[in-house]
Amino acid sequence: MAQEKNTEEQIIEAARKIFVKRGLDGARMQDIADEAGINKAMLHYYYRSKDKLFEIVFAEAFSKVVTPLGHILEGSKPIEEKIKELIDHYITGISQVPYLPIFIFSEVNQRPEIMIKRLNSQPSFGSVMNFMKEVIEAGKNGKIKEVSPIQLFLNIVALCIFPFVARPLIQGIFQQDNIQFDMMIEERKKMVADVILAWLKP
Amino acid sequence: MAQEKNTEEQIIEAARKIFVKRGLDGARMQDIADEAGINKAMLHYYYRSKDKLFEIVFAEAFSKVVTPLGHILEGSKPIEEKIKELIDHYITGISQVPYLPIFIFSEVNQRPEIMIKRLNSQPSFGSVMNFMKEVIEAGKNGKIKEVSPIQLFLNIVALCIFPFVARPLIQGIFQQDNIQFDMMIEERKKMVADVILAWLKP
DNA sequence: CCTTTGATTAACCAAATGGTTAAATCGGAT
DNA sequence: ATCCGATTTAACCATTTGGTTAATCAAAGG
Repeated sequence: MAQEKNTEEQIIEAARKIFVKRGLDGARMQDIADEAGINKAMLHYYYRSKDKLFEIVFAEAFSKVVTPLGHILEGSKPIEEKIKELIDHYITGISQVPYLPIFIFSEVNQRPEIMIKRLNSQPSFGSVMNFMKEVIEAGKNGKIKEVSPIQLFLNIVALCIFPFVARPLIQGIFQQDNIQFDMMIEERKKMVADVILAWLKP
Repeated sequence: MAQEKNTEEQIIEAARKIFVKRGLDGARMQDIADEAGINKAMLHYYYRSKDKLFEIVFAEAFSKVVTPLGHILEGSKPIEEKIKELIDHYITGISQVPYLPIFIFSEVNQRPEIMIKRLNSQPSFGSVMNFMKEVIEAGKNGKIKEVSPIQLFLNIVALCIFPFVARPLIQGIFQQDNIQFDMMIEERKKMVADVILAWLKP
């Protein structure tokens, strides 16, 4: 199945695939071993326990989904530009790993504790706070409507991520195949910015 | 724990609590029995198997979250009114069962098949299709901007539901306690309508 | 060629888990 | 009081599952 790479990485790849698909509780160590094409004992030889292995996979996934939000462009571009770029980049980024958001939300929901330390060790949120100050200031200056920066942030993330979280339902309700779904996502890169900016018009 | 009601309902309540919290894979029949204050064999006596029990709990949850979307107000009110009411009613409704959305999405994601027959036997989506025609017509008449009705629908649902799906993360990032979170949700009833209607302004 | 050392495997183990069963208990009808 | 069906329980069972162990393999170094 997997080719002749070093075993550690083979295992992580297999674990990622199985954990993301089935969740911590649903994943079987045997399935991970099969996916990696190795003996089950190797998993413990390299990573001690199921929990340790999951921890690594989850940390990586969390980082991929949450960290980009902490990287809101600094610089001095006008706030509308920043929002446009954030939305475009974020949707593009999530499109590369479309199954991670629901995986994250689901696991965090069942075990909120696994996220707490990770948030503390996530220094990149300084720039989010910075972005929020900008929002407030731009509101006072009349450049945009005065809105709660948290609600603005939430709205952006909701519009970007939700389609991936609800993907099977959406495709079921609207009878979309994967190509149609991807086209719809592509359309959203511009549309979500339209929605947000129309709302922010002073 | 649970009082002297009839056993069937006691079991369903307990099963609901455990399944929604831990998911199908994470839930233990023994935990459900303990929660209901009865012997584990009773679960099988009344509901045969874990899967059968889960099926009932899931169907009910699915109905609570998805069906209201099919009940988009008919009548002849202007489309803006309908949108406002849908948003207000839907956020209010989900607030009563805030843990159901992530439960639904998570389980549907792991087992898409459990949703398919349920969608077919969900006739109430006729009114959604009707609503979509209205959107198109209102667009052509210049009453609102011309937008994809699917994207409109998605945006509304995303803005209403996402906060509940991402709740632990949101509270972690923004250091919100439950009261602040609830206040934020309350604020959104009006705000989400503002966002959507600003976007739809012709 | 032999030894050493890390990598790999088959076999095994104990605990957990969904499910079953046979006996006991309860409650109403006769 | 007794019978009878429905309900409830304790004990049990087979399978699954995460994890361990002792033996084997293979490559490097001497």
